[in-house]
Amino acid sequence: MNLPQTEFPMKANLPQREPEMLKFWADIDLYKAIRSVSKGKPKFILHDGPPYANGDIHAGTAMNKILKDIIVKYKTMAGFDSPYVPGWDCHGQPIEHNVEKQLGEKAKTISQVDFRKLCQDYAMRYVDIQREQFMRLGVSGDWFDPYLTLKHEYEATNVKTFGELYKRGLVYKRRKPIHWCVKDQTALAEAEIEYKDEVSPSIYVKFPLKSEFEPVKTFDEPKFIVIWTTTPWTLPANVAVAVHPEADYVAIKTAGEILIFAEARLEVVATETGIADYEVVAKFKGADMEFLKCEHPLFSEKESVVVLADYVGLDTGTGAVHTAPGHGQEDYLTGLKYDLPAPMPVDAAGHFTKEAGQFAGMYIIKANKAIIEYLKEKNLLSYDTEITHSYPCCWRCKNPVVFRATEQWFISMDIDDLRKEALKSIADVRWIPDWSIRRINSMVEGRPDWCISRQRSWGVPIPVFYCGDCQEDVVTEETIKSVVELFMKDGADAWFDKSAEEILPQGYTCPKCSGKKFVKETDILDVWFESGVSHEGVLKTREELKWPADIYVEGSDQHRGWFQSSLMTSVGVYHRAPYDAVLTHGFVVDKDGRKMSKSLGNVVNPLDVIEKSGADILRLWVASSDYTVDVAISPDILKHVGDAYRRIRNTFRFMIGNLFDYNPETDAVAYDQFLELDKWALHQMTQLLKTVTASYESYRFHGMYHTVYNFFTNELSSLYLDILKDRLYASAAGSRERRAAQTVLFEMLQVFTGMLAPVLAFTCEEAWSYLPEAVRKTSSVHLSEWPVLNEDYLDAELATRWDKILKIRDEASKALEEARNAKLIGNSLEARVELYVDGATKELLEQYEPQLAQMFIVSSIDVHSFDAAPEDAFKSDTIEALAIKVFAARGSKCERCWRYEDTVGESPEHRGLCARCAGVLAGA
RNA sequence: GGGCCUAUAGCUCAGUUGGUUAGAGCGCACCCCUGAUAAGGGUGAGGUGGCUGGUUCGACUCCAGCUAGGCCCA
Repeated sequence: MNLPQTEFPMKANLPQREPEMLKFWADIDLYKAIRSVSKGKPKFILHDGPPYANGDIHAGTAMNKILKDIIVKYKTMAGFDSPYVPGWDCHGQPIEHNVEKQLGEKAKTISQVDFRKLCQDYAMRYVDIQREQFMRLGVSGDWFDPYLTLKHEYEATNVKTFGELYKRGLVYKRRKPIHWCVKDQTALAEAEIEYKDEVSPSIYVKFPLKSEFEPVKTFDEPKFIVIWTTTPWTLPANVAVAVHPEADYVAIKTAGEILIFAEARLEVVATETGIADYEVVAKFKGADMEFLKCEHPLFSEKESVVVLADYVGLDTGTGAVHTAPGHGQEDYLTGLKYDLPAPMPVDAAGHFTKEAGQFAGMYIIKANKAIIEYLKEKNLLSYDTEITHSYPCCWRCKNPVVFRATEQWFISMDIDDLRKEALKSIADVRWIPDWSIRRINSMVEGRPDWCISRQRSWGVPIPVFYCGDCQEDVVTEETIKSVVELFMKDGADAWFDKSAEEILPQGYTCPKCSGKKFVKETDILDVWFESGVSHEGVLKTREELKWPADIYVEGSDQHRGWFQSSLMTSVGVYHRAPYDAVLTHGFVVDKDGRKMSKSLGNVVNPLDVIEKSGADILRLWVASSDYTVDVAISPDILKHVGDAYRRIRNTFRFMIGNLFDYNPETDAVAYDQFLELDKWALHQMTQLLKTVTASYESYRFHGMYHTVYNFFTNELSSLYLDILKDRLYASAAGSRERRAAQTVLFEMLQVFTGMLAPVLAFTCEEAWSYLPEAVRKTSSVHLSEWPVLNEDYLDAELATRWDKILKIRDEASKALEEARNAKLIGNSLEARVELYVDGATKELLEQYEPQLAQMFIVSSIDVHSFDAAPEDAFKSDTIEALAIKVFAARGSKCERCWRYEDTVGESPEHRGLCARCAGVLAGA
């Protein structure tokens, strides 16, 4: 008997084995080895989007990197030189924030340069941590020479690109409101804001209507539009009153005046302002009021215009919203739409400036009272109380935060048609899945100008100088060049270290006024700008890469993020997208489709999965899921993946075990010497390889997974391999039929380890190492080439014939099951089967009659006419004119092959054996 | 509130341009085997196709609304 023998363990023990494999890859320097065998092949560049260097990886980042790795590994095997240079986003507010928290009180006294050093240490610490975690996933790449946004050359790239965009005229400066803490006198990011309950004034203010307004023109009484606000101190900056275009508004007549506000607020406003007697004298739409002019309630010489805005709500207030573009995000956007000024009468410390007239010098919160008093005096205040509401506060000092317009840098979307050009470039990119293009299109169409400045320390400075004399911005090719050179050499730190004169070329003078003194810009660039120039800083910079990239692969949130920032910087400078294709994936969610969160208790940590089950389980999970939508993960789902993994692993093990005595160089059997079933198997395998290759090519990995897995289950385990057992175990070791089976198994093992290597990176490597060394052309499966599709294995005619026979086999299984339930047989070898068929089917079966028993794994099969079928025979539901009758097998059980044979006992030397087995032993 | 997307058996997925009893594998149940053995084989039971309307001779497939969920805005 030739039973399988192998050291390939059934139990994967991936948590222990994978690290050994990683060590092996490190020992042979797999990444470099791949580069050297790929040299000269066409390039396929997947450009990595840089994760943020903060915290551990999570299921989302793990999935992202695994997807990328599957693509890169596939492309590499498929004949491309596909270097993968991972990157990290190292600057930005979260790191700065964390460092600041760690510093505590010391944060206030530390120098900017020292602070930046701490931020760098922080970022590098997490680069190290994440690098190790990503590598542990089996992702191969240039891990020890990644791109980092904090590297000198990379920092210089930002300056270079900024210079190009500036030169094209796309960069400009404008006021925009940002969160501002007047106590700490600093800008705050969204994440630095905490919401607390605060008590604020709640007032209705009457804006005297100056324009003639048709619906109320017959009335002589003074007319007012009534607004509601909880921040009286923002009134000095008022320039408009916003109303909802579709909402109904009313004019009411009361006590010698006409008041205008939303109909829906009539009762509440009347009650709160104590108006008992009134009459609705007119009704109209908000849209009717557009462009009406009001007198500014505080400064009678100024005007406030009525504008339309969809965000105006009717649940609170009056349906008429006080609008100060300098003090609010929505107000700001409305201001842009109507081209309104954005006065900012509040200084950095929260005091009114001269612009605020009689309130100049007052601290804004205290000014509330003065403003209310003033309004009362002018009889423009109709309600005055207090309200407790949730209000944004500074994370550091806990004081209320204000919106305050400050000068910011922008990239214009419409100067020189950047937006149009971007939209045109989008059309030239392949977006996967195809709805992705709709999303990016609508976002680019609708996005406002890109605000690229931040009032921060940890980042790349905006390379602008201001002339000390004429105050003009100075950005020229010369200044850009000097900053680029400086950053290349000393990094962006030098900006904070050196004076403007030290940075600029010696004797540099202002192009406008020839001034010699300069001041540096203190703002830094938005980190999205930084990552957005990676195509320049990485693709164009590194020799092994190319520009544009073949593909970018990120989560769908990057339509607003990296896909777009990369597009804009690329279109802005090179007039085309930096990628030929963009593939997006969904987010990782729990089994119910909910986002993972601590409070829901549904977080799956990839590091735990690796530790418990192994990275290949995670990789298989990624491959099994349809990433175009959100991807679910849960302990239960991972358990199912684990089950599937074991099936694949055991199939490998079975193949390996049965090849223990097979030497491909001497034992291989030629195709024409194969049994027909072997040819059928190779045909099926070849078809599978076609399908699988097509799936990889179209990035449909889950389709690939299901196809392969079904093949393992249906074609292999339950069919081909099951039938093969008799041949492998009982035939003479060197017999043609056994060697033929081994030849097929060997071929299959190579094909399957190859086609699954991009996914099961560790397990396929492990299985690969069990191939006979003589045929292993490469030390690692990841150095091998994509399995060759052998057209000679295709035989459609033979496949059709055998598919018919195998369908009958399925029916026989049902008949056997009935016999088993009737206790007639146990093992199918205990059965003798009679098939009753007609016509072409009969001819077919008769042609193969001697082989059928082996194919059906029973002891014997006879074919008869359908007419001869006994009454109680099994009748097929699916195949016409097919009846099957199962009997207990004749003869005795062969001790060796377990088949029931009349010939058992015939051989005097081997009393317990059938003729075949006796013959095998006699020959041995 | 807006844009894009998703909703088919317990799980992961298929379902060609609307057309006969909606498929696969896993899991589950039961059975067999004990020479892939913490394996392997067989049979079988599981679906109001998120919900509600509409178009149509006919819809899982088209349309509208709703619900739940995701990403991004506001």
